[in-house]
Amino acid sequence: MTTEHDEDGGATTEEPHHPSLPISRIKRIMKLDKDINKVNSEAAFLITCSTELFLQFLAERSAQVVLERKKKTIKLDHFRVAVKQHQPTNDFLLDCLPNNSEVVPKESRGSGSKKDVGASGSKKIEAFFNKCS
Amino acid sequence: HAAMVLPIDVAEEPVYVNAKQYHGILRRRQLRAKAELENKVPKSRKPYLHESRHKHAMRRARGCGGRFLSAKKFDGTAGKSTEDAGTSSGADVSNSNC
Amino acid sequence: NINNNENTIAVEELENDQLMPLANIDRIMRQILPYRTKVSKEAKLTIQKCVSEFISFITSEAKDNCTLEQRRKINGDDLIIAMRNLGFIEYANILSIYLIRLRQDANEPLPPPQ
DNA sequence: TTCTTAGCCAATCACCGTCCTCCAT
DNA sequence: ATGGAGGACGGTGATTGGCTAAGAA
Repeated sequence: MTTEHDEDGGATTEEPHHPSLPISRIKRIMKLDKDINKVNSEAAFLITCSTELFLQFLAERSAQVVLERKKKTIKLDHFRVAVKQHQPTNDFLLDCLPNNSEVVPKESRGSGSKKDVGASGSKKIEAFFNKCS
Repeated sequence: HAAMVLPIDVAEEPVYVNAKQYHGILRRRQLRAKAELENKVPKSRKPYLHESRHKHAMRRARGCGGRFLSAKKFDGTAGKSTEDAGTSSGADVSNSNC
Repeated sequence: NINNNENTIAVEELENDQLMPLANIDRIMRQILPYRTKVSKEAKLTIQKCVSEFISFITSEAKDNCTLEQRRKINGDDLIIAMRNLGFIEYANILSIYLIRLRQDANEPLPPPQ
């Protein structure tokens, strides 16, 4: 259900390979948070690995969506749909993925879409916050 | 396993999120809000990151398809006038010669 | 406006350090994507930001477990626990394997030739 | 159909990894 | 003692744009 995220049928991920992402920059991103004091080299390595896994996951799911749509180019909307299908990913990316384009010239108003089901364990938040970037 | 509702998300409607992530999401929002107050949030993206690399790309030799070309293959400063016919990177865009 | 140009320029320079290189992201995704599947520029840039958010989000949660155990240094276990707590169980499992292998290799620094 | 755009190529140079010292744990 | 932050250094791959096929519309 929520966490499906297959790795492919065989055995791939086992041996720590050399990361394709720069560890130093990931560490720098971690330390943007001033509450973060020290980071283990293990931790830096593992976060780098998980970031790669995360990217692979996004690619895989986006590929599914773009396939269903019979398109060959992954557009932002395809990516959004892909993210929506995996709750843990969708939740923490809420502020990075506004529902659609930011400015809607149309004066569409209230009667709208309600499609997101309350999953079997969700919390409600109310406030007014800025989105990512 | 409890449903949690985030403060009004980006539009108006309350949004339900995984209870496990609830606090983390709120904390991240706080962090981003603070970063915004400190003017640490980039708002627009530059067309390119580095002036030096931009200049480099602009002065590089290009094939007729606009692709970057191997520098020495197309060295125009040689005394020999007749350029070698066999610049044998077989894949030109569609026309073999430009 | 309160901001002058110097602050704005400083922010733009910082933006580079807060994101992973696009070429790396592109390469990793293309290894997964089917042949001849393309990715739009807009999608790439968005994914790039989402990656940074992922890192910050996980790290923030890892810090919780760190504080809980009265430590100031984030280690591998903190990250794995954070993954579990946030619902990324698959990542946690894989990272556990990595961590084990990592510590095994640490005890065996010199396997090599001869 | 028309129009938008992502991939393609490889040389420089900013940055990553590795080494070192110093100090907090 | 251990091991991570900070800095200096050398090697190297990310950055980069013009043209056009590919594909969105």
